[in-house]
Amino acid sequence: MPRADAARNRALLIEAAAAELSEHGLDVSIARIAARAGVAKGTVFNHFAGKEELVAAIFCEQLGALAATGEALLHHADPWEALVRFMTAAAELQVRDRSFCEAGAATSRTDPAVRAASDRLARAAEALTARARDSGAVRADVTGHDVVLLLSAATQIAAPLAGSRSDLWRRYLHLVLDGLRPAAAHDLPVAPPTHRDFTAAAG
Amino acid sequence: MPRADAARNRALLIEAAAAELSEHGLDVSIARIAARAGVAKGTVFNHFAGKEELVAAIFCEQLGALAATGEALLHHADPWEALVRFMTAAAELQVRDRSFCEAGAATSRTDPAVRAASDRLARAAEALTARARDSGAVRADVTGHDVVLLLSAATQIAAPLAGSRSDLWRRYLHLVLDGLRPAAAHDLPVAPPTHRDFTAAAG
DNA sequence: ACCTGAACACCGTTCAAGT
DNA sequence: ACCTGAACACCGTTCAAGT
Repeated sequence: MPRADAARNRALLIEAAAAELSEHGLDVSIARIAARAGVAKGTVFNHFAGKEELVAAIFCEQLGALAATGEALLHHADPWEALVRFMTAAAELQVRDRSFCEAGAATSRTDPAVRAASDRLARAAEALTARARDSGAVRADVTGHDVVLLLSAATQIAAPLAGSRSDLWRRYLHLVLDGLRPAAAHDLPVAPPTHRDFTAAAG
Repeated sequence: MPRADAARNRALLIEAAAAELSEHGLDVSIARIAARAGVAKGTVFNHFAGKEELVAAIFCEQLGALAATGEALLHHADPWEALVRFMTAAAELQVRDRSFCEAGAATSRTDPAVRAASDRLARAAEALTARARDSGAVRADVTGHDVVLLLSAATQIAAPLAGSRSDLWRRYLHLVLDGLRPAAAHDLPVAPPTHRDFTAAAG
């Protein structure tokens, strides 16, 4: 069992890291996080193997929260509206937290905790997508894995103008959503990603 | 007028930087670029104010090449096909060059050379979009500025799986293109970006 | 006028010394 | 068992000394 001060320092570090990462993104320094937590720089490496593992810990929490939002939306009456709210929640999380997008690209998929959280999110996305597809609101050739990848589309498209037009992601979320509707569906040139593709992506 | 060895070193640096950036992305070290060019580290700072300006120089060349592609496609018979080829060319450039996406986000928009190249690209995109819109192939509420922002959408959506599925961006390019068609068009919640938004985005 | 390489301030990470 | 801060190898950048 952990020593009392160690458990406290770990909690302080996670809290400080979450705050600094959301404000300044992935390139915030370890020194800054340690200072905010009130511990020495070296203490960070007593609790986490390196910066990447610390970032992964925060990233997991956010993935879990987003998955929970998706699971709750499965009980929403309108399958299309449920999917829209799920993707909106993901975009709002990314606007709120600068590091979330960056972590999704940078964090290692070999980390078991990240994989577990990703899988849970994928299951929620697949269930929401299946419901919307079966109801005819979403085109037949789109999968839950597609939706997972599309979660960061709107904010990334709008990112270059995020400084001057902070709400622009809403425009591109709706443009992407229109692409998911059956009305304009044309054949897609390559197969959807599989679970295997996600686990095999070394990065 | 520049000294002979200075002009030669500048050319060598740009060539080395372009190669290293396309292979390793923005986080390649100045030391590595200088070594590849066969000059001392300090020489880089005789020709460029810093790493950002060196990256901007490479970025400008690529923006110019893409703009030229767009201008040539204005003479294509089919307006929709011209737009598709323009967006495909942009995606292929991003797959070929790891640094291009990153530079678009990181490079300062205050640099006059970057601004000039961006404006040229924006004009080409606007002309291609107007033609496709007037022909009825593209929905009425989409602008050339939208298309500029959408140029990196497909590759960024597919980025997490680029290692295992290098052609996946084609799927999302077509999904985004389906969103641009009039058939599935629903009202977009916020106004398109303006030229002012692009110049005001401080980064 | 330009090139060079030592020097500086930073970063993430390691580790011997403490408690 | 954990915390600490000095030390290390890196990075981008500066600049005095050369030619």
